[in-house]
Amino acid sequence: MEELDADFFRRDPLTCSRDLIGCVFRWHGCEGRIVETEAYAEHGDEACHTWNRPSAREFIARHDAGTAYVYLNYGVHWLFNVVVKSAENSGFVLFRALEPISGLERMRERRGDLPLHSLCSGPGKLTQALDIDGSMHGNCFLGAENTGIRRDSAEISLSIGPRIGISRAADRPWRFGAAGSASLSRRF
DNA sequence: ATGAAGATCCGG
DNA sequence: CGGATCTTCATT
Repeated sequence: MEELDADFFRRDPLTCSRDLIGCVFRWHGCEGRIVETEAYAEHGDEACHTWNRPSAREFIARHDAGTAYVYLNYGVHWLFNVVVKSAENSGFVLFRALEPISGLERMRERRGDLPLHSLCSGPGKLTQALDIDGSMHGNCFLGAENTGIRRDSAEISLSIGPRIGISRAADRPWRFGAAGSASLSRRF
């Protein structure tokens, strides 16, 4: 199927987040279908890091669309985002959940001997399962030998709802998911 | 220097 | 429901 390139991420954060649902993310021998994402907008979004972090604005300015933005949350969990850049609005897509497809053994080595749908059903869980950490921050991972994202023909019906775990701008329906997937971080 | 808040997860 | 544990930023 079709491999995503940087142009895919040269659209607004909502469009990118929505269109990623159903795509397949591959990372060093592991693959998972993207079943949950959230959009964060550089401008006008109080929940986005750019709202109160100069370093986040700087990061967008200095990196191309499609670059990985990885940071540690609560001093515990790495969260994986992709930079989005467009004329309307730039920002990030947060990867919140995957449905594991291959590399399950490696995921279980890192996550423990868990059921399939518990391996990547949350933003911190999926980075642990794939062994993603801060060393990937700033990487262009699209279309590489061991990493990338491809479209897939699987039919997905979309769920949309408010973002999770934030206090500001919590009402915006900027969370996207594959309806009914057992690998969601939470039900819609 | 110091403190507070934060896009989470797990166990009790 | 609370604690773990660290980065970023603002304030002293």
